[in-house]
Amino acid sequence: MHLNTTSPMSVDKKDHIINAAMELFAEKGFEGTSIRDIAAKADVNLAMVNYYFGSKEKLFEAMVEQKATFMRGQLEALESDKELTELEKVDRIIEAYVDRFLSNPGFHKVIQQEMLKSQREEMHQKAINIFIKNTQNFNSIIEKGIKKKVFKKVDPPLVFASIIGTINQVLVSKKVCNVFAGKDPCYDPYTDEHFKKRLLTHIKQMIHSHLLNQ
Amino acid sequence: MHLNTTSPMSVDKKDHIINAAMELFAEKGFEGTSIRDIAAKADVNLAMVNYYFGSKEKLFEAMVEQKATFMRGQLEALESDKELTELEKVDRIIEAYVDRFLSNPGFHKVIQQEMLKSQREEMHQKAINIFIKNTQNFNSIIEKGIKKKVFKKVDPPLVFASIIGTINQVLVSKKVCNVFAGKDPCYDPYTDEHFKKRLLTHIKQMIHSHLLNQ
Amino acid sequence: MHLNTTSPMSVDKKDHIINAAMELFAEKGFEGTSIRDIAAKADVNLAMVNYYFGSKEKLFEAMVEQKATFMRGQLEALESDKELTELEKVDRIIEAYVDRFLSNPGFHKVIQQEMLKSQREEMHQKAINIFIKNTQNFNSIIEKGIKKKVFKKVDPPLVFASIIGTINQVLVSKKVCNVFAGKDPCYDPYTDEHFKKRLLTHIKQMIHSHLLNQ
Amino acid sequence: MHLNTTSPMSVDKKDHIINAAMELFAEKGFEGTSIRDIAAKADVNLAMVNYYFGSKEKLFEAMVEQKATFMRGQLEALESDKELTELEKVDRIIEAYVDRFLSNPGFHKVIQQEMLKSQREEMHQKAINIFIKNTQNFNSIIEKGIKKKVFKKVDPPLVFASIIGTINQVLVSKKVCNVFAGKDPCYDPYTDEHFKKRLLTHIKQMIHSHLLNQ
DNA sequence: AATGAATGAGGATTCATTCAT
DNA sequence: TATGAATGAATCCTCATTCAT
Repeated sequence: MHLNTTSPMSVDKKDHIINAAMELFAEKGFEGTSIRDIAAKADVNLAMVNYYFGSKEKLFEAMVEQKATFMRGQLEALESDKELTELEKVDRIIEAYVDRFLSNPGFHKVIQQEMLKSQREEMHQKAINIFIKNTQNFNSIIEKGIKKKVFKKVDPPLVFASIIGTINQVLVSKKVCNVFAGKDPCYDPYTDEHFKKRLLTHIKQMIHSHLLNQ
Repeated sequence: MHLNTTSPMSVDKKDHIINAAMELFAEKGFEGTSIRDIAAKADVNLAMVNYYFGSKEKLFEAMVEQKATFMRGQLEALESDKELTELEKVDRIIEAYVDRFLSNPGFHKVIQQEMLKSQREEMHQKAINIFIKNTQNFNSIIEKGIKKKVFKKVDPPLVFASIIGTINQVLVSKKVCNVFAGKDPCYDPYTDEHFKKRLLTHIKQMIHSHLLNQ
Repeated sequence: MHLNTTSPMSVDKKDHIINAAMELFAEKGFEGTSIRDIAAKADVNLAMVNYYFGSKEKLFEAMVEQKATFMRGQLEALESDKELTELEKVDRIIEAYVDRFLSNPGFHKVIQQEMLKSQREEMHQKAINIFIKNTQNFNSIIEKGIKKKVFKKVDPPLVFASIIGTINQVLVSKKVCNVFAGKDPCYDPYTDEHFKKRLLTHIKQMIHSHLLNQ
Repeated sequence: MHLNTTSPMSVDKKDHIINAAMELFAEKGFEGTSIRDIAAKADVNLAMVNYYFGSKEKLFEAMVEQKATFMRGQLEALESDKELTELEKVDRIIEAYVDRFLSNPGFHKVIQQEMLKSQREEMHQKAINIFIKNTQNFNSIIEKGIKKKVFKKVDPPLVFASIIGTINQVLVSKKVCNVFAGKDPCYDPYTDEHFKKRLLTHIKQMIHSHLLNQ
């Protein structure tokens, strides 16, 4: 009843709670975060969380729903684009992922954590399905390139795993990044354009050498 | 006092508990796993866990300690090996990581989860430090190769992130792997030599193209 | 202030809420029923219940008040009736109770439950008082009959207990009744005239044999 | 695991908790009683209740189990007894029920309350089944008497309802009983042998007049 | 060395109620 | 008059841990 109402007032507060939750989930994991923590961080009454979302699990799902909406559709559009070469499409994909992951490091850490577990089977499956679909889109681009002899005979799903895996590995720890970027440990590399550029360059160069003949 | 006693009997039991704990941590995360779960899975008395390890957190650390011991030293040995070329060293490293990660998927999932969080600061820091050290070892090999003009001017820490990230990405979900390996969802790809070969080939080819001129 | 306003609109809604509440109280008990349940069943806003009745407890009292009003006064009138013999009066009483209890099984289940408890002392006392008064009315009729040597020397309050107790026992469970009436378990025996007749006949015969000499 | 262990120590405490729970359930109903109340009354730690019984509902079931065990089997034995006449059997049954109900008024109040509701379907059904079985035992005795022309053609299940209903009605409220026994309101009539005798006499006389020709 | 019993703290959730509009 | 939003208190239950034996 009240759960789906999006009355003008509650929207802000819902978002507010979702953002607080996301940060805590990223930091402490789903079960490591208590509703008390969330309520405290969002500075709302403890009961509000259940009032708005029904349960901690539903709050999690609402968060995924909200954050995931941002990034839907872009990849599908790319695949069928006639203007771009396969290599250009791969570059666009890399750019899109780097951009998204670095812009929402908290969210992607949460998702990564949940994918590593096998609890919350429904969520897990949902995330897996999105991932599989994305991989398939990527695969078909790569296979087209291979058929056209523009690309070498590579292993498409593993190429995709390398792209996503590299970005995820970077997300694992600010601190590691900072060591190699020569910054102090509290610095946030994800919002640093220079760091983003560096990551993009690395992935593109690596994938290009891997895909292209000669 | 009793924590460090390693009477012949208790060693087996401790290992037994550690293994049960590791599986559950991998599956459900650290806070998602209760001592009750662990005691039940290991089929020991609930109080045994605290009796042997002192606390849940210390059990976690004991697990890390035990599992990490397996893989220490190998990389250090490699770096100073005079017999091998830089490329051979890189290959050995890739082989070592693929082997370890696929042999102990549970453990690496746990570690990955913990590195994504920033709770348990001590553990986190310890894991980060190991990772930094490994990266530095790798870096110095790559840099030597660059200096010798055997390797292109790449971004060493990110190359390392790509290797580890690719393997981690594969660990994320059996299910995703099985979709692309054409296996049924319950199949365990990590123990499949054919799958391991495929992963190795992909990483080596990708890293070779990236590192080598022409 | 607003509690006693009986504006034309609200009367229907109040009744509506009371009826919903009564059904739920009968089914799940007073504390087993939440205001949310009631509001949902009556299809009114959650806050309406407190708005109209002030509290859950006052709603309960309003329900008792409303339902009890139906059956007041009848017994008092009987006692002083000069036209009827004592036996006829007893029969009228039996008829009245059977009729009321079977017509309002929900209400009487609620009352019975509340009398069994000793919470809500005020309500409890009120119900007890009504019961005592009814018993006294009945007693004085029986005692008159005994004095006139029409009735045997029985134990009046226990005779009353047997009448009410028999009917209450029948209310306890539709299912038990249906087993012995040969009906299927979902059948509602309370609205079945045949069943009512059977119950009436049993009580009258039993009480007659008990009261009458020979 | 620990739930069914009946180690020497815990038995007393379990019984202690069960007794505390029974009194409170009788007084305030199942949902009206909190685990806090029970723990406080039994003077044990709050968590003990769940430790021993697993849940509030299971505690309830354990209570029923324990208390119901006392009175099993007696009625079955009666039915097949060749030494007794049907009337004697009926008398034994009446005596047995009066004795049990007055000895365990709390328990029978709880059961009565639960039978009036239709929550906790499993419990409800279990109670109903016991009741049906008892009624059937009683029926077959009455029917034998009718066949032998010792009893009039009565309605057996309703005769049983009158016996049980009368006793239950007496249980409803000490206070009502005391008004008619001329005692003060705090007096406990259930343990008063004189009161018990009076109740027994009433029921027997009433049932005898009802069953016997002439 | 090993464990059943016990516990205090905290978990998520639901409650009746109130309040601003 | 009527209601969506909000809340503090209380619910049951599970947790990691400790202790007596």
